Amino acid sequence: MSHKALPGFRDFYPAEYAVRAHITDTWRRVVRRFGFMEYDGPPLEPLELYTQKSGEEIVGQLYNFEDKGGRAVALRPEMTPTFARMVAARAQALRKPVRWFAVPQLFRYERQQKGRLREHFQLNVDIVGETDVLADAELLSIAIDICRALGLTRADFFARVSDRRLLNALLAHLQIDEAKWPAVYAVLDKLERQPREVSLDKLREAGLSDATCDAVLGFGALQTVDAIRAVYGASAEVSAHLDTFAEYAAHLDALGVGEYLRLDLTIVRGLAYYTGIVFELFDAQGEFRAICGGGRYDRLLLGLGGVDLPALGFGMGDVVLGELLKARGKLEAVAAEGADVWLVPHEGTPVPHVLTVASCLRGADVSVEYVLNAEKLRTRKSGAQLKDAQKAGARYALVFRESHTAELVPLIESALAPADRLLVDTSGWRADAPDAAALAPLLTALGR
RNA sequence: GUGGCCGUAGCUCAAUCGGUUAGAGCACCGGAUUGUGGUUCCGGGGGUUGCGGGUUCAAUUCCCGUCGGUCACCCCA
Repeated sequence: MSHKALPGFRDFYPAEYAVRAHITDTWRRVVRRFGFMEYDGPPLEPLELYTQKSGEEIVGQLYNFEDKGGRAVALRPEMTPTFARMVAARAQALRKPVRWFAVPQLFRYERQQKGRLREHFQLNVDIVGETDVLADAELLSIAIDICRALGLTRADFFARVSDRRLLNALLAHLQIDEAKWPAVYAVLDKLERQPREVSLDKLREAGLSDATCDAVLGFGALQTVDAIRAVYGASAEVSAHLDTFAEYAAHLDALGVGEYLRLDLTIVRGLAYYTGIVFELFDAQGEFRAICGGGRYDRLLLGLGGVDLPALGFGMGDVVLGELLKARGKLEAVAAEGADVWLVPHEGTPVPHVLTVASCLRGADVSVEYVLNAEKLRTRKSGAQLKDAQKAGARYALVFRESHTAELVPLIESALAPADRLLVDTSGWRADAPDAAALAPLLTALGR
């Protein structure tokens, strides 16, 4: 084979597409429960949209090129700049808070590895125009609800949550110079993944005293509001942010997802733009990358769109999530669906009549299939045609007994069998004049 | 971009120390059988061993390059 998909890109055969649809359908279903509305933007954007805030370095990670009109363009690597532009353009007119979501396909030019391809689908959920911590709680509960709707439980995943303002207050309380914060963030972000000595060296390199280094390295062990208060409660600022966090936790409890919450000061989420509560969802066994991540970014819209509105949001990709669902056996029932009904003619059934019946059923929104070869349709034994139907995954077969009388036969377990043998007289059916009354018993049996 | 490991039917794998027409299961196609289907049986198609070069009488096997995969680093929307 000379033509394969490009590195990091996927061909979705029906079996894989069924998994993708299962995930994206669940995203949409759950997010709508929270009253969010779907939007979308162009997959191709001006390169400048991404370089103006992130700098030229980001170009190395983008799929970018010059179009025939000489414009520098890029396939979107993230949705936020597009979202910011759209919100900013109508900021005055939009009813606040804005509660929107999107399911864009995103692209990045990077060497692929586990959980990271060059293309993926990512749910983006954002709220604009609300500073209250209830909005933060609502946002996290959406992400958790999605995982639960996909069959995952507390034994499978949990949320690690931190707060940038709390962290900043802690660093200020430790009298760490603000210029050193980024370096400290970087160390915290990797606290779990790199040896303590390496973290210590990096903190010393940044110019922190030994006592301060110890304090920072101890952040990972502070996993409750009370634990932090016991050590740093003397700082009024720290104390105030802890109160906010406690309120956040109480909201999550009331929303029924409190058990998933774990305070974790090592969650940093990149080094830029987040300004408040930040979170990431992880699988409980620690095998995979973060399932999703997000938080509050109150100043981002000002920078990207020129509009000063508080905002928060998260992104959840299909790749890691899919890997986790597969590993936990949550995709076994997910498969491409066959037709609702497969028509199996009797020896005396005229082929045109089979087609007419198919047309009438399709007119009633029932998917119908049959052997797509007139000669075989007429001559192939009905037993063999039933086998064809079974192999194709059809839910029911409509097997003709005589030329114009057929019986509905369930083929798969989930297809409910009619109470009795359902015999249908199709002699009066006309493709150009559907008879609703004649179809009714059949549709009822099919669950329509 | 840097480094490690790996490339044999659609998939999972086999092929002695380098040795003759590269095999099997699943899947697919055809047929038989099963009183109208999930069973069973018979048969069939499908591989330039990723690609290119080298060593050798002989390369799936050894060497180099390249492409692809994978893992880690980097980065993380």
